[in-house]
Amino acid sequence: MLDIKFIRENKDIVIAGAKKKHIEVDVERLISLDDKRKELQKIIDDKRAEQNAASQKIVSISDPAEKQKLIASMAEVKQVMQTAEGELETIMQEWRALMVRVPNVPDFSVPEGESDADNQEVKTWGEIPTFSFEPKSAAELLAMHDMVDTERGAKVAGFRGYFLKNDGVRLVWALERFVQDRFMNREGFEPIIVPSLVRREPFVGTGYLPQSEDDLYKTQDGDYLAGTAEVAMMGYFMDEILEKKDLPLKYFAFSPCFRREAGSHGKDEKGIFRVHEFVKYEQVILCEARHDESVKHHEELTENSEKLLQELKLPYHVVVNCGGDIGLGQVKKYDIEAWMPSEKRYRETHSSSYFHDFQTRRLNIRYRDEDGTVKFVHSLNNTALALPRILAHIVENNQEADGSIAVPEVLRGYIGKDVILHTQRS
RNA sequence: GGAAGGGUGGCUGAGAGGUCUAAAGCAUCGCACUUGAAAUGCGACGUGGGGCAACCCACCGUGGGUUCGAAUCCCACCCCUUCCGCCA
Repeated sequence: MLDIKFIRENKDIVIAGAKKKHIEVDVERLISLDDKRKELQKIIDDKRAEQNAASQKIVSISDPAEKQKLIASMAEVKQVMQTAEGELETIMQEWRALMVRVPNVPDFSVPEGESDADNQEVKTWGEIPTFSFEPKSAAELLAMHDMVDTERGAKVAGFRGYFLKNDGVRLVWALERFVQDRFMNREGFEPIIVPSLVRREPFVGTGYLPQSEDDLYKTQDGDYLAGTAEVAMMGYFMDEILEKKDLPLKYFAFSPCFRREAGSHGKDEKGIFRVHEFVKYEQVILCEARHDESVKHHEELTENSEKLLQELKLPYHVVVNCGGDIGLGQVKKYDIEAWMPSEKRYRETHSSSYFHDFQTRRLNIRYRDEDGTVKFVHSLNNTALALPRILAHIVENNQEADGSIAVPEVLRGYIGKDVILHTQRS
């Protein structure tokens, strides 16, 4: 959520920002509602002041007749106030509905565009592998090695269900220990395991609700299953005032993740690339409210993930997402996408965003500055590692002509072998 | 799921229709005393909104209600704690 004052003072910037993100919201309407809001609030404040003054007086009047007279006159004040309050409530309903739909203003460096097709490549790393044979898809390779069973997955868990098996599990567990080792103690990140079953407020606070209800699983108790640890991690500090000396706060957060993938039928139907249920290690940073701090940490978060891909020797590129492909709250977003040989294109492994105070304003997470003023902190997040998705990139990029898969060097110590042989099964 | 007890400022906690503009203590900050620190004394000390300002308004879990007036009474809900039940 943006500050209404900011919206009023920077109307044109806000409108242009919404347009860049391809989000429809009537900012003019919001401002005229806000004018009305201020007007009614003034009336109510004045009447209440009158009432407060009379209240004091009533106590001190000893003559019963005079006292009754004043009390009776206050009944009229009450009437006026109730009418104004009723009007205000009506206006506020629409005001609030509009406020939560006003998007954060994207950074100047965010390119124009409608969809992920318009994202701009800002960096590439690694050499795209060449094969003397037609590379198999991850789905084929994983099935071939009995690393994943999607047929029984569907039987048991429904569409996009899966069982991970054998070397599929070994690789996932190796990757978990690999990423844990990289983040534990080394980069100033505090490890934390967060809930996936989360109440509504943190979803609204992080900007997932109210507009993405369809993307979330909901329980009969009114809770939701989070699609990322970001939701609970940000909720952790809801309604708190932090100390500046404690900033930046950096977290290496783990959680199971659940996504309905509504509207993505037909996409990535095979394999384990797009599933309803997975696990993810997520980086979250809360820092002081300065643009340059946010930018600095955003680059840091992105680099952290790049290093992992470099160690895994997966060729990747970084794209800066265009206006139409970033969410309501984000100022800027990089997607990191690793090469997928069977598709001859890069596919997303990481998503790195910063929000300024968009999330923390909704969540009411603040800190006290040196001069004693209270400010909303800035928030950022990026994937550390999402599993099992990256298995797809690993098996495809490391496949041999006979279907064997070379284990990335950094994982060999964890998994205890150098290669997953096609012939190993009888 | 059953029963009981609770939710008040950064923390502890008083407060039971009007003087609550929320006691007191702790913590924090400033000053004094001190070689320095501790201790002590004095003072400051919540958040948000409106106003050039004096000042005004709101906020005691949330939302309604009663009343001229609600932290206080009524209703609903949310959350927490303890015990029982269930359970990895």
